[in-house]
Formats: sequence, structure tokens, C-alpha cells
Amino acid sequence: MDEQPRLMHAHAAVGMSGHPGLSQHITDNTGATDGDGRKQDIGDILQQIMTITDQSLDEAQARKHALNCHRMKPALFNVLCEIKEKTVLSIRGAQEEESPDAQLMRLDNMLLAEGVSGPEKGGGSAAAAAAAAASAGVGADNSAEHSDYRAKLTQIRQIYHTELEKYEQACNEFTTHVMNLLREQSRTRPISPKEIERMVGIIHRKFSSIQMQLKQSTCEAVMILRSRFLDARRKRRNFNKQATEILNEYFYSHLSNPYPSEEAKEELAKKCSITVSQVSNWFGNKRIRYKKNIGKFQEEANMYAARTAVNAASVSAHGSQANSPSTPNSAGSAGSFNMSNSGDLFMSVQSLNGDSYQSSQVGANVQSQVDTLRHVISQTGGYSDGLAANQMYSPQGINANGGWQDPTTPSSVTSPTEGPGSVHSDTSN
DNA sequence: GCGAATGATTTTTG
DNA sequence: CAAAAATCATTCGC
Repeated sequence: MDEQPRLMHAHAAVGMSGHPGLSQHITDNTGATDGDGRKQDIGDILQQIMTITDQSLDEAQARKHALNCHRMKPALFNVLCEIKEKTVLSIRGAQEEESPDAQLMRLDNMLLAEGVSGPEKGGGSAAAAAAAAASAGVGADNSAEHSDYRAKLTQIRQIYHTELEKYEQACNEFTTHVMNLLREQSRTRPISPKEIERMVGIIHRKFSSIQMQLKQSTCEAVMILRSRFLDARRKRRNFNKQATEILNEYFYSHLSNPYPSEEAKEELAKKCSITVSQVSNWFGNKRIRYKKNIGKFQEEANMYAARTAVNAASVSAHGSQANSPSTPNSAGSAGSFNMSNSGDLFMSVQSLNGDSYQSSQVGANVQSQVDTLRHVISQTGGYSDGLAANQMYSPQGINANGGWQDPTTPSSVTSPTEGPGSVHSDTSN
């Protein structure tokens, strides 16, 4: 119970509010042990702190100035800075983040690829480049088709750039502000330049994370725009008539094996001014749709077969080595040639089929139809110049299951499977 | 406006 | 993996 009176004493001292020298007296008065002395020191400091509020501002300024002018001040400051540095560093050392960097790079690359964040500022050129890249090889209709797309892309670009600039400016402003503040405070607080640097780093990281969000949302916007405007399904255009004719001609003249090789596809693509994959699509669609309903395509098949026959006839008439059969440029040549002749040619083939052939009656029983046709084809194997005959509306390659045999083998028009001589002509069947 | 046609994409298959 | 089959999304003719 010795404590109580001393505590009371301390309180009393604080309450007494006063002179700096007072503690001295108290210490002297109690005349206590070492421990007691330290406690007394704390009381002393407390009291000093409490008295600060009572001091006038001028007095405080004067004290501050006195402190600043103290000869030991710089040394003390340095020591404090060092200690702080060590503590802060030890706290900070643990965390290191590299993951957002990769993502940021991905976003940057994408924006660059999309022409949003390109080096050039003139909106038109970048957008045009992007549009050209996006629609490479589609054909002649891009400029009008993608003007809307380009406008929207430019809009996104502008928003992106203004926002980016805004963020950058805000970042710089904030950074300089904080730096100034810290520099000023470093006169009264132990703040080392390194710490300021670190602070700037933190600020930059924060702002770059905001920037990343901006970039991400820009990317999303571009993606949505892309899918909306460049999705080929949405912007489907029918091929022009000439292209369709060329494709159909190839298809029906290779009906036994309508699988154009890569080279053939390339050539067709070039001729039709479409892409190779479009040719592939076309043939895929054509094969499946033809096979599904041969009857529906019979007329078309006949037409193209006749045309091809004309072409072949014209070729054979002009000399065997004049025109390569692989270039059925019939659109022009067939027109000039005698069209009725082709009709006769076809009619004669049709007549070989006897009474069974009628385009309207097909469909009911595809299986029997296929069989019949196959039979007819085998009978017409020896027909005239050969070239045209076995190419004519001849699904002989279609097997019982409705598929073309051996689709992997490259097409070869000029090598029919059946020998013309092997078939004896029993047209009565 | 409707349905067929058609080019493209997606899913299945061998 | 390429082709078939199924499906989607658009165009076109009526």
C-alpha cells in the first residue's frame, strides 16, 4: 500500500499544471529508489505532453525551431530514418506480386492487335488496318460492310485513350502531391527519400491496377463488337451467281467423288473470289444436301451435266490438247456453242434410263433410286466420248448407306472406275 | 411475314 | 483430323 500516496502525488503534480521544473522538486521530495525514479520520469513526460496544449503556438514554434537547430538533430534524424527503413523493409519484403504483369501484357497485346492501342493516333488509319486484317480475303464488300464496325472501334479507341490519359494525369498529379507532402514532412518527420520512392511505387501500382481494369473492359467491348459485327454467320452474304456456277460445275462434274483436293479448292477459291474454307464449307453443305435429297437436285445435276458435256464436246471437237479439261470455263464457251446439241446429248442419256426416270418421283425411295441410277450409269459407261457421260448426274459413287466411297482419294475425273468395254448393252433392262 | 435456300458453325463420328 | 450431320442465322423470293 505504498503505491497509493505516490500515485496520488503524481496526479497532484499533473493537476498542478505547471512549471517544467516542478518534477525536480517532486523527485527530490520522494527521494525514492531507481524504479521509482523511472516512474517519476514517465510522469514527467506525461506532464510535459499535457502542458503542450497550454502553450501558445508561438512558443511551440520556437521550440520546434530550437529543436531543428540543435546540432545533434541531423544525426538523430538519420538514425530514426534508418530504424524506420529497416522495420518497414522487413515488413514489406515478404510480399511480391508478378501475376498481374503477365495479364497486363496479354491485354496490351490484344489491344495492340485490335488496333485500339496502336502507336498511331489518327483514328482512321488504325481502324482501317484493323478492319482490313479482320476481313482479309473475304472479298470486295468490306469497306461498306465494316464502316459501322470501324466507327464503333474508333469510338472505343477514343474513349480508351481519353480515359487512359485521364488516369495518367490523375496519377501524376497525385504522385507529385504526395511527394511534395512527404518532402515537406520530412523536415519534421523521419522520412527518407527511399520511403518516398516506395510510396510513389505504391501509388503507381494502384493506378496501374485501375488502368488494367480499363484495359480489360476495353478488351471486352472490342470482343463484343467483333462478335456482333464480324461474326460471319450474322453477316452472311450469298455467293454471287458466277461463283455458285463454278462451284456447281465442279461438284456435278466430280459427282462420283466430290472431294476437291487442296489445290483444287485453292483454284476454286481463286476463281470464285472466296476463301478456301468457304469452298470447303460449300462442298460440305452441298454433299450433305445433295445426298439427303437427290431428287431435289436432279434438275440442277442434269443442267450442269449437260453443260459439262457441251464443254467436253467442244474440247474434243477443237482438239484433244487444246484445252485442259480441268478448267471448265463453260460460262462463256458453252453459250456460244450449240445449246440444243447439249439437250440432245442429255436426252439420249435420259432415254437410256427408259421409262423409270422422272425427277418428281424420286425421294420416296432413295435406295431404289440410287440402285437404278447406278445401273443406268453402268449401262452408259460406254457412252460416246466418255468424258462427259459418266460425269452426268451420276451418283454411282454413293453406296448403299448413302455415302461416297473412299472420300479420301483425290478426285480424278478422267479415270472412271468402270471400263467402257466391260458392259454389254442390254438397254432392255 | 413466311418458308425455302444457303453459308457458317458446332457437334458427332470414323 | 477431316468429313458428316445437326444446327444456327441470315438472305431471298413470294
